[in-house]
Amino acid sequence: MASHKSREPTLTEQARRAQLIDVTTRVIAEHGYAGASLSRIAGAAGITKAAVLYHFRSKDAVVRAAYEHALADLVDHVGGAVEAAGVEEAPAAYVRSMVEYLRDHPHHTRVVVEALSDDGGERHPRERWGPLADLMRAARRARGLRTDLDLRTAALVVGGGIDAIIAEHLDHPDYDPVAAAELLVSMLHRVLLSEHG
Amino acid sequence: MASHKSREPTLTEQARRAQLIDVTTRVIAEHGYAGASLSRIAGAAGITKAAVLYHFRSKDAVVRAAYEHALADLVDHVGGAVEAAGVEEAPAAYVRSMVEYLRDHPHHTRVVVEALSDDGGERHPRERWGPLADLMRAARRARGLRTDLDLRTAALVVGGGIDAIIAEHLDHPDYDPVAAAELLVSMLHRVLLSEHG
DNA sequence: CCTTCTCCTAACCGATCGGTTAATAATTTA
DNA sequence: TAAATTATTAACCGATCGGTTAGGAGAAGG
Repeated sequence: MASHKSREPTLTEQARRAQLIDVTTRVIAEHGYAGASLSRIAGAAGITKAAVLYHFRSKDAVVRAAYEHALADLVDHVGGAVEAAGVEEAPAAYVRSMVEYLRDHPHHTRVVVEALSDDGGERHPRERWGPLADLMRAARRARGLRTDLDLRTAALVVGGGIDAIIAEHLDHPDYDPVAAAELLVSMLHRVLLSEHG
Repeated sequence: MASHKSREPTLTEQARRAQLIDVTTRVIAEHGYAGASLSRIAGAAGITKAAVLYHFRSKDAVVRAAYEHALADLVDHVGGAVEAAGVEEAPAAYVRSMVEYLRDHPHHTRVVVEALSDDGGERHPRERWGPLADLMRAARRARGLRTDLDLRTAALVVGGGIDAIIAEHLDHPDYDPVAAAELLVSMLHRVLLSEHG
């Protein structure tokens, strides 16, 4: 058997898994989650279904691996940008870096967003914009402003704006998502600086 | 044959179609577009697949009918609210009425949003928030403000906020979408009144 | 009563789905 | 080189998909 016995993974094993994650990401980007069948993934990789299932124990495992790979990349990028920015500018950095990342990695985009929306159906409904809300709360605190404003909703709205900008960019490639993100950031700052919270 | 020959529809014909549109809406709300199979729809309606296809020429036609029914309802509601409001308040009325409608018709919600996102794949990518952008432009004009602001993006962000609020309400039923809409409206107003456009 | 038309079911169709199995290339390892 | 292990294929499995077909209830109307 393959990596079943907790053996160290072979070279070809690693290569195949990486390749399969890559082609699966592309297939999902092109045909959506629903259109990402096992045979389509196998065909795109130039092997048979059985070979795919030799390296992953189920189709779902392949898709999940592709999703986690893309998500890890995104989290890494956004996380880096947020850390590099000061506390007060962290929310803006979050918005900008996320939009930039998804503009630069159109493949990853669909995997991530469809995984978060379709979600398989029974996943834990993680607070998707919770981290952004936390950054916003910290930024307001650093500015000496009250934090009893409804930041959950504010983060939700900003997050929805990010999604919308990305979606627009996806089917209108000439639409500039970074320029749009700047407008969103300006709206974000107005919320962030408002006194009436 | 059935209503093939442009005959006036029978009573049972009308009733069945209405029932099928209704159960299809519910099935989609419960299982999503992907899970809305012909046999599931038929089963939920208490008849066989063939009977469904007797009243609709394809599964796609049933789904489309359900979608158009829900959309017409929503457009009617939002359109009425927008007309009732003055030009300057129309954008806010748009936001409020849409959130209210989707809160009050949770079934319709998923049909509409999934149809707009999944979209079947080849539909004309209609400007989803174009009408809102128009309302915002008119509101600014009525206030004597410049309209060269990027209202496409502004409407996009507000629209994304609406989606996000609805989505949050869908899997956290105790989250109050109308209160959230008020925060969104206040953000909208700040954009609407800003001079720097 | 007998025909006609509406409405529906049971059975079937080919295609595709995710996944399994047995046999066999290909590559390491002894 | 021979044995063992890794990697892959072709064929098959049962389930489900959307859709078709032949026929039979059941009411409507002559």
